[in-house]
Amino acid sequence: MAFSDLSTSDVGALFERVPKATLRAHIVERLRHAILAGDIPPGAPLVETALSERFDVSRGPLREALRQLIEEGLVVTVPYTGTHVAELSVEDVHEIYSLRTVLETFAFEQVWPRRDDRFRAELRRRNDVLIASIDADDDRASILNELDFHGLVYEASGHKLLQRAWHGLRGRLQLYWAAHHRAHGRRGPKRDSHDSYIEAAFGAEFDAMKAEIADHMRRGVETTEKFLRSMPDLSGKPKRGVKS
Amino acid sequence: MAFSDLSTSDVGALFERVPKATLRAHIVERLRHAILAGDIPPGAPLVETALSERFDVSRGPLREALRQLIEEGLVVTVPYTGTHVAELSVEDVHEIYSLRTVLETFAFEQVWPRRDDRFRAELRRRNDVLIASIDADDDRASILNELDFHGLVYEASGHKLLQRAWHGLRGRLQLYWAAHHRAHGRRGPKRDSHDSYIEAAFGAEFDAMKAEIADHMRRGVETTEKFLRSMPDLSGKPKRGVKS
DNA sequence: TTGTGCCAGATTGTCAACAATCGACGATTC
DNA sequence: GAATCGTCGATTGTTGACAATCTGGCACAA
Repeated sequence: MAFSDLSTSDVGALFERVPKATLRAHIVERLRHAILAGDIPPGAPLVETALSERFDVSRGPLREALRQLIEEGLVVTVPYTGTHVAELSVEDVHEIYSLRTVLETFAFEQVWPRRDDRFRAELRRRNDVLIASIDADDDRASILNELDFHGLVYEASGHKLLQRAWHGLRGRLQLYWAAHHRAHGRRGPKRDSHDSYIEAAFGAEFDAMKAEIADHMRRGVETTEKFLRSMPDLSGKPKRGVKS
Repeated sequence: MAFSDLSTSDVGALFERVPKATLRAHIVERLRHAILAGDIPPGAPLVETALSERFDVSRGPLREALRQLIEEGLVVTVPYTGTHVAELSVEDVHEIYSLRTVLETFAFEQVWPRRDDRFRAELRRRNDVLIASIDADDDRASILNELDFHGLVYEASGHKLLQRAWHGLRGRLQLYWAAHHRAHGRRGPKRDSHDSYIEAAFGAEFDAMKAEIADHMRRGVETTEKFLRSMPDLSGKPKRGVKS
């Protein structure tokens, strides 16, 4: 990028096919980030005119971006009435974690027979990165790093459909954690929360890994459930008449 | 619906909130049906102007409908270049079936402890419906009935996220079967293909059910693989310059 | 007071015109 | 003859204006 103006033709194109970004794609990213970072809380209205002004685009691309986020489950809409950021119920969280248990186990099942040392090393590395962000008290980074840690298994599985499914779950998880973070100030994953997880990954018994995944999810859903019950309304209602 | 014109106010609205359908929603349905029925084969170009004329809408709603189908995995697009119906590779089919094995097992795991007699009866009923359409030599109905049969487990699980995941898999499966049907004339699911499946569902051992699901999928991926290899190009290329 | 109907504002849905980009074809040059 | 460059048609991306619909509140009557 830094040397793209050295010549008329795009030098970068020599190395990789990179289609010019569309406004829509840009909006999807920015809007998704705004939602997942908690800038626009669950339940908050997403008025098209307001957003198109905020992002300085017309409503066309914006609406298409919204469609995409709707399909990702981050946004819900009612025809002719309104659009708002999705809210998470206790049942939703249960569903996320139960499905995640199944998918993550399956992902490990794909990786396991390969006894991939590079994978394990990277797992350790990402945990170190996570710990570093915890030590630095950077909650937002901690959330992303936690997700990246678990995301590795899905990447390593090489299973595109599985990765897609993880993407859907990941977004919803992030949605919840952002709310948690906003409410508590600190999300508070323990420094050692992945110790046994990694230990199992380096072990020889797949059943142990399987049990560890289930246990990790159980812990996750526990904290989550407690938090959600203590905070019946974490949404940004009312749905209408707010200028964002 | 039959009595909606008996009075000025919509009588149906008394019982259920039913927002007026939008053009976009209509297009999504029609386009999805056209693709899944094989009217527009995998790889065929989806030119916006042609489609907007065919469905008699402007490009706005049409594009939004396309976004949705893209997110469902039925359509792929390259910015400024073109859009076409997704194609299925052998790897894709493997991924579909492997993930489906996991999800369907999980779905059964949810239903199993309830020992739900209504569920089992319905399972039998849907199999009868499937057999009827096979006997009637109605291939298109057979495909839908086969999917409906398996869909019951996901519905019965009551797991919304799981149902969503099944929806994604279902579309891709249908995409393949439509191609299969178009190429072979007959898809040919056996009349008795679900006998052991149902037997296991009525049995007491969950492990037997689990094994049966895996076996069912193994048979599916086998047929599928053989077919795809025998037919390296089932797409409707070229991607550009065709009026559909 | 309670219920009912209507009205106005807000919001999303739809459209048609215009701009940006891409891919292929052919002219041109060495 | 091969490679390169420019041009042109096709296609998608973007915009602003207009239409359809919903929600909430207010006037009015029982």
